[in-house]
Formats: sequence, structure tokens, C-alpha cells
Amino acid sequence: MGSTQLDQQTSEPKYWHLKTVLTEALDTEFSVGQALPNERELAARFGVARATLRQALDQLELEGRLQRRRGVGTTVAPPRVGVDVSPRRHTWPGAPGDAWVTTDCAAAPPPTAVARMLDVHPDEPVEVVHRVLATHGQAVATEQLYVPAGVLTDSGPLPEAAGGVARGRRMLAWLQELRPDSQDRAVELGSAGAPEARRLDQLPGAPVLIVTTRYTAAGRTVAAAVATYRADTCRLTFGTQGTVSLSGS
Amino acid sequence: MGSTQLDQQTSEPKYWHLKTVLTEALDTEFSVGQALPNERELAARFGVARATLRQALDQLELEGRLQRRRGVGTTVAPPRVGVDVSPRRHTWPGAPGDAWVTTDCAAAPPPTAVARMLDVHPDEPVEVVHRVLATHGQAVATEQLYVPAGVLTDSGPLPEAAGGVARGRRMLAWLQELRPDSQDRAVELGSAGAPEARRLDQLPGAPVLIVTTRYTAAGRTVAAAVATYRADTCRLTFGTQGTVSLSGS
DNA sequence: AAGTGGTCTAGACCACCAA
DNA sequence: TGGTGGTCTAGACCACTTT
Repeated sequence: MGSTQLDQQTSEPKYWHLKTVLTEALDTEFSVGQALPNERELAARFGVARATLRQALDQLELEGRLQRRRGVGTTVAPPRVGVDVSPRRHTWPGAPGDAWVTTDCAAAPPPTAVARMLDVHPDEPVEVVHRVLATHGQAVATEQLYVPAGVLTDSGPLPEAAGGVARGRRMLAWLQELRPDSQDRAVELGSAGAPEARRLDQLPGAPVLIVTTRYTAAGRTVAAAVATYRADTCRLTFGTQGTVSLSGS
Repeated sequence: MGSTQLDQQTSEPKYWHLKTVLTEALDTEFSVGQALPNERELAARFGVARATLRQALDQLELEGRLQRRRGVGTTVAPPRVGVDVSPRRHTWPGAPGDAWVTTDCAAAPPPTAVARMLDVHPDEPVEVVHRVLATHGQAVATEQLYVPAGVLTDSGPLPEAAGGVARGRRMLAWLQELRPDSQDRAVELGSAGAPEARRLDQLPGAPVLIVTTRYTAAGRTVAAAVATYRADTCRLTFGTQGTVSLSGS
């Protein structure tokens, strides 16, 4: 990355050109985990203001090429990890290390969007199971699973009001027995709220992929989940599924 | 949004607090399509620098709450449109207006990532079909479908070397006959390159959801597609699919 | 021509981490 | 304590759209 200065000629923004130059440097002269020079030095080297350089770094971080940690520095990020989110039976409780881990369970009123999905009143508390997914020792996703009280009444397996992890596990086991017969899923871009950011070891506002799932059994919505994946470090994968067709005109 | 000033006390960043205030205002005092005051005015009203205000607006735009157009202004964005990306037969050529439209077809060397997926040499040209998806008159996605020459040799349906739309349609029809038996799909965050940005009516660098698909027939990779969806305006949906199970510990 | 959002600057200070 | 990235300022100019 011996580049010094950069001569503009077109009306292409500086930060855009800068990003292109840096991308090329990352591809050819850097290896995963390697540290970049600090921002002040890089800005000086390219002859731009630090804010402009940061605009380029912001994009590279968004694309998962860089990893920045306050007080530490900027390093070349490893390729994104693929996380399977296909609606099929996959990992199970006793699996190695790469599986969802239940961290808590408590009753709370659902967000309005979730309330609408579950068709319950926003003020009425529902059971919320909190889970976390980690790979390679790094948290990559958190999830809240919402189950309306109405679904739990018949044969509800919550005799003692023991809150916490044990209760969460019990809820999952019970939902298992319910055998949900279908699910609708959606993926969209969002930004991490304060609690999610803390759980994912990120700064608030960091870009995340939000996966919302609606579970139905016997034509009835029995649960809804909102999972938050780190957009910088992971790629959501959907496995092979039956015969398909290309369409369009 | 009568708010004036804002008194900090915690170490919460100003732009974050600002975003919270604006979000609330959007929920209660604004309706879809309504214009916000301009950035200089808003900044003054909240007693912050314009750059700080913009940091808050950037996030709201990322979350799909706002729509900003240079030279025009900032308006409240409509809810994101759901785009079905489930691997099932859905819309067909003659469908209303909401379907993929083939815009071009030509031979070109694939990006390295695609070359690896197709297991071909990065310098060897492959057939590329360009398509665009629009909803409500707005382009929301573009796609490049890559088909290696090797797959086309046997009974290749490209007698005349007629480039362009007609050829693209022919390619799709032919792939249809091939009856791909499975597909692997992945979703990740990216930023729009110059050509994608132009086709999607956005600025370069805008956040997009990148969906890569690998089509296989008879255990062989016959094609790969890279689709780019506007992250601000759409939500990718995956329909109901068979029995499932919740897992974890 | 006027008004909008987009880019850019040259500083400053803060929060965090490691030595 | 020194170095890093994160936040913030008060300007300036540019590209674009509308009138």
C-alpha cells in the first residue's frame, strides 16, 4: 500500500476512490488479521481529512472486509461465516459449540410488531425466551422467541414459576412437542439496539440482519422469533430444498 | 416534532439520542410520504451540527424509515415491501408487473467469487443474463445469472449469436428444461457498486442485500446467480416449507 | 436562481484499551 | 500514560432538482 496522494479528475467522490484503492491493497498486500496503519496516518498518507478516510473505512467495514475496535486498531477481517438458517432440523442440544444457547426466559409485553404477528394485545405479557448463537467463541446472533400465554394454557409445562434458563429450556422442549407445521421467515436490514449490541459485542447502531419467523401449528400462530445477526461477520445460508424453477420474462 | 434542544446527561452519543427522538416523532407526528424539514433547519432546531444530525438520519435511512433524495428533500418512507425469494415456483413470464424482467445477455468473464462457485477459470468467459425486478414501478433488485459455456455445449440453444434480451430469454427457457434439482442460497450485506446503483436508482455505496444462489442439476453446478436487493426498501421473505423444529440447548 | 442533500476539511475532545 | 477509534463542530463547496 505504497500509495501516496491520489489525483482526482472525475467527479467521483474521494472516499469512493479511496475505498477502491484500499480494497485492492487488502486483496494483494494484506492477510487476514493483519493490522492497518491508524486512521490519522492513513489519512495523511492519502492526503485527505480523517473524516473522509473514515467514510471509506466505514464502507469496507460494512462489507465485512475490516474489523475496527476502539482503543485497539483496525485489522483485516476474516471471511464471513455462513450461518444456516434453513427451516430444517439441524443442530441439537448436545451439539459441539455452534448452537443456540438459551440464556433467559421471562414474561414481558411484546414489541408492537410482534404483537401484531401473534395477534395479541401489545400490553399483554407473553413468554420471551432469550437465546444466543456463537461460532468460534464469538457471539454472532441473539434471538427473542415470543410465545403468547394463550398457547400455553392447555397442558402448559410451567408448574413452578422458575424464571431463567431452566424455564427457557422447558419452553423450547414443549414447543418441540407441539410440532409446528410451517413457518414464514423474513430477512431485512436493521441496526443494533443497545441490548443487542451489548450481547453481540458491538457498538449500538451497528448493522445487523434481522430475521423474523412466525411459527404455526394447526393453522394457528403459536410463536414468533426475532433474531439479530451481526451483518459484518455473517452470511445467512439456506440449504438445498426440492425442485425449483427459474422464472421471469 | 416541537422538540427544541436536547439536554445530554449520560455519555449516550448525541446522534443516538437524536435518532430516538426522531423515531418517536416519525411514529406519532408524521405520515408516509410527508416531507421533513431540511437538514440545516433540523440541525439548528436540535442545537447540533449538521454532520451530527446527518449521522442520525443515516441510521434512520438504513432502517428504512426515511428516504432522501438529493436536490429534493427527505421524506418518510413507506414500509418495506416483502419480496419472495423462496425456492419455489412462483411468478411466471406473463405475470402482472411484479416479476423479473430480462434486460440483457452477453458473454463475459465472471467475478472471481462466481468463478470459484462454478468451478471455472476466472478468465474464461461465461454467459451472463441480466435481469431486473420491479415492484410498484420501482426497481428493487438486479441480478446476474452466470452460466458456464461447458453446460451449454450439449444441445446448446444458441444458434445465432444474437446478443441481448432475446438471447437471455432463450437461456432462461433452456435452463428451465434442465430442471435444476436443488439450490444453495446465501444472504449477506453489501454496498451497491456503480452499475448496480444506477440500475436501482440509488447512490453508489448504498446498502444492499446480496443473494447468491447456486443451481445444481444431477449433482453438477449448472449456474450461479448474484442478486442485489435494495436494503432500504425491501424485506426478503421465505415462504412456508414443511415440518420444522426448534433446536438449541 | 434557489434550495436540497452529498462531500470535504481541519481541527477538537471523549471513551476505551494496553502497557 | 499514550495510542486507538468514536463523536462532534462550524464552516465550505459541489451535484442535483425544481421553479
